[in-house]
Amino acid sequence: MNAGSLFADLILPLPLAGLFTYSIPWELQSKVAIGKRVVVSFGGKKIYSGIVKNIHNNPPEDYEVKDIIACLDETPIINHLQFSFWDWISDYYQSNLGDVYKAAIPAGLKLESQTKISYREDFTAEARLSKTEELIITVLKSSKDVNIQTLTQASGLKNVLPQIKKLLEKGAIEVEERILSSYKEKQIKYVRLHQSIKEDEIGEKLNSLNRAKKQQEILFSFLNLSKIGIAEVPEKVTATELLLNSDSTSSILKALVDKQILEIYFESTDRLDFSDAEINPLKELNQHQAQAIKEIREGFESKNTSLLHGVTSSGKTEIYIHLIKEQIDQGKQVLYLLPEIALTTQIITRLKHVFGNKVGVYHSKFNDAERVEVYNNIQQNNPDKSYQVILGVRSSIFLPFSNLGLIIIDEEHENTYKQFDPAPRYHARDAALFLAHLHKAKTLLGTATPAIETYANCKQGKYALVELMHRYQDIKMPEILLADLKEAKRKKRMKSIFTPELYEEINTALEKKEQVILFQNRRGYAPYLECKSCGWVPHCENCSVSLTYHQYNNQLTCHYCGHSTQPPQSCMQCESTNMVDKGFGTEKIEDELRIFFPQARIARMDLDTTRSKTAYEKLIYKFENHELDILVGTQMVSKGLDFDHVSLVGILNADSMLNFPDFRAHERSYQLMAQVSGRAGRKNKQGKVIIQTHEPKHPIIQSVIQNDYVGMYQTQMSEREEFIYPPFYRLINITLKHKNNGLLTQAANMLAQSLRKTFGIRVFGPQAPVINRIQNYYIVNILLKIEKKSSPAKAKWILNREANNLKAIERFKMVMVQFDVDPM
DNA sequence: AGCACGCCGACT
DNA sequence: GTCGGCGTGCTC
Repeated sequence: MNAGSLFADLILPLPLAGLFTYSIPWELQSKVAIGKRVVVSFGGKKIYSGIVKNIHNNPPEDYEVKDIIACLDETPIINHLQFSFWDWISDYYQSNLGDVYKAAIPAGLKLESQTKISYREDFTAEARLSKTEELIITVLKSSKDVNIQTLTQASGLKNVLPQIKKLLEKGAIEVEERILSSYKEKQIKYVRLHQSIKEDEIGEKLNSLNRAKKQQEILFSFLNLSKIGIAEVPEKVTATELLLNSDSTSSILKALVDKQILEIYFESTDRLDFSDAEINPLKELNQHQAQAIKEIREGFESKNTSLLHGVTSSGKTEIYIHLIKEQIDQGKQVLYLLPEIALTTQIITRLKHVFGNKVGVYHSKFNDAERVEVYNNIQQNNPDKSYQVILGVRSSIFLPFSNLGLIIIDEEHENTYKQFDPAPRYHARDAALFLAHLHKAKTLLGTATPAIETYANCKQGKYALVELMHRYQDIKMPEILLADLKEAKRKKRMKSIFTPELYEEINTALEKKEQVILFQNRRGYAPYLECKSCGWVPHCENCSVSLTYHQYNNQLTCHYCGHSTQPPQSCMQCESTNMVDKGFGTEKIEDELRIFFPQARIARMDLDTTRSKTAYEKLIYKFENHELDILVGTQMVSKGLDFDHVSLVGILNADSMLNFPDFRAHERSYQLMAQVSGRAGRKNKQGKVIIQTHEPKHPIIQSVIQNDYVGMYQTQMSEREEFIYPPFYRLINITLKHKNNGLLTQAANMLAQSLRKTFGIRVFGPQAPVINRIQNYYIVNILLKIEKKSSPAKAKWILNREANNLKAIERFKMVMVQFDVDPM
């Protein structure tokens, strides 16, 4: 290292462009290094942990540098591959490095200070304090560890900051910035014999407890559990298992501790389970799977990416497992991406059977401490303890891999891989392809219904294509039948929301003790309420959407901002009390089912019923164990779950998906219907699918019936080409937001005009989206379609220039402009 | 994102 | 006159 002043450029966890330079004080020069976290103060008083991106000796000229306060890490927590990856994400998706940092690192590793306020005992008032000041003092005197938020709450004041400032000047209070490390190692409470007791004294001690039966029992259990005197090395006994085993309480245990017979000690532990799962050999592949794996390997010889296009239930997971095994044997890491947590449950069990504790899981329902532990585990890259396979969702692409050999992206077509809010708006599938490139690893995409873009890449020879068209154990593809809603309604044969066809089939299935899955792409009870006299519909007061009626809590809820209100007793416009619900969601289906099939055991699976960590697993478990007859759900039921006893799948309304105003609506409908149909079918019997629709002749529905992916692909491709959409063109969506709609329109028109100078007819809009106001901000979109072969970097450069020009105009300064590259 | 500063209307 | 609203600008 050079003599003289050293400076470090930091990434701070803030939505700000650029890096921030700090000086490295002499005593930290040996510790601070690229990839480590350092503590700095930023702005007035706030303290953050930044990541050192680079170190240099060019003193900044335009401002005064601050010192780095401390260095947090012994070894870097970000490796050079991650830095390259972050740079790529930031550049490609046009987001700040700070935003990438925020998305990439678990919160427990991002320290942020909190202001602690306390009353000064030695304070004597020179002048009278105002009422609000007195109020604050009272709150401070009555509690300790007060921060701004708790003070605001306790005092009921809107803005406490000016008051704090005044009290600070008067010397009545003091404030302190304290950094909170949210992550703590988990401590486990163990029990052992008190140090003073020798093994041969135990019998004596037991006798001494003759008059304290409960205590004696605990000691007995302890001796049993610890195997003292029997085993060479006694077993560790946790307090929890001891109490459970002896059926007693902690107060009885405490009595023994007080008598100095037992003692309590703590050991920190990983929250993660390293217990040895039973390791089973690989299952042998059937001939179709074996052929597929052979083709995948051949594909990888010449290409870095392969698509495994395998019909539902074709046994793709088993193929993945074989490929993972090969990588682990070579000492490489594997990342196995899934679109959502929901799917991990079934697959984690299968992976653990083969790879035991080499498998790690990472998803958003983990608490923060668990996420920190997974992160650290991979970062340490310890051959005995570190995970070799990570099963994770979107955000696991940011884990500190050092040696990836293979990335598997299961259900590759799923749009949950695209992050929308907050920035960075990355697509995990596309980002993973770059990640693989950085690691010189291979990528395997797997799905029964490839994204049009992905299939097009195969057809162009960029990816290898492997087809697996046989279902596992030769289960037949389900028989798909249509039920014409129009006709049933005209003939008045509908039973509520069920066509006679669907109704009959549900009945038959129930009689045969078979299971049914019903799918509706809409949660809640009814999409909206409507006044029968005047047509008034309740809307969200912050957003421009109608409110969805939820019956379970009798609330009208906005699915955009979460705002909830009581449904109005009468129409707010004409005061009629004749409010009716329109359309139907999963909740209403569940209700109707209970009326028509009172004997059936019914459950609903959607966002509302699976909020807790285990709710989803419990539902799946119940359904698998045949404790349920009918499962009603949203897209959740379409995703990769394999059940053995489902003979019937019903799609209640195919039209709502097909008519969605988006260029991907048809592709998406095909994928949903094909995926949910795939849930039907069992070992010895062909499954049945009933699609209720007003348009039985719709080409997408016809493709679903004929299981004709390629036909659907070709139609879509010609439409995409004609209407200039991906994969022929690259999309960038520009969103402008402002509270004043008029100003917003002016700004958007101006930006669109200036973009047209360069991009001409490739600029579409500005157009207000269907929902043109969210949380009091009006929204407009401008869509840019760029030719695939032109340089995206140059387009983005021009885009930024024009956006900056717009912001340079005084009255448009406050207009928010954000980009979404490859929007979904 | 926070947070400070400064300007303005509307209350004791 | 002060309190609290919000628009604006800055942070190495």
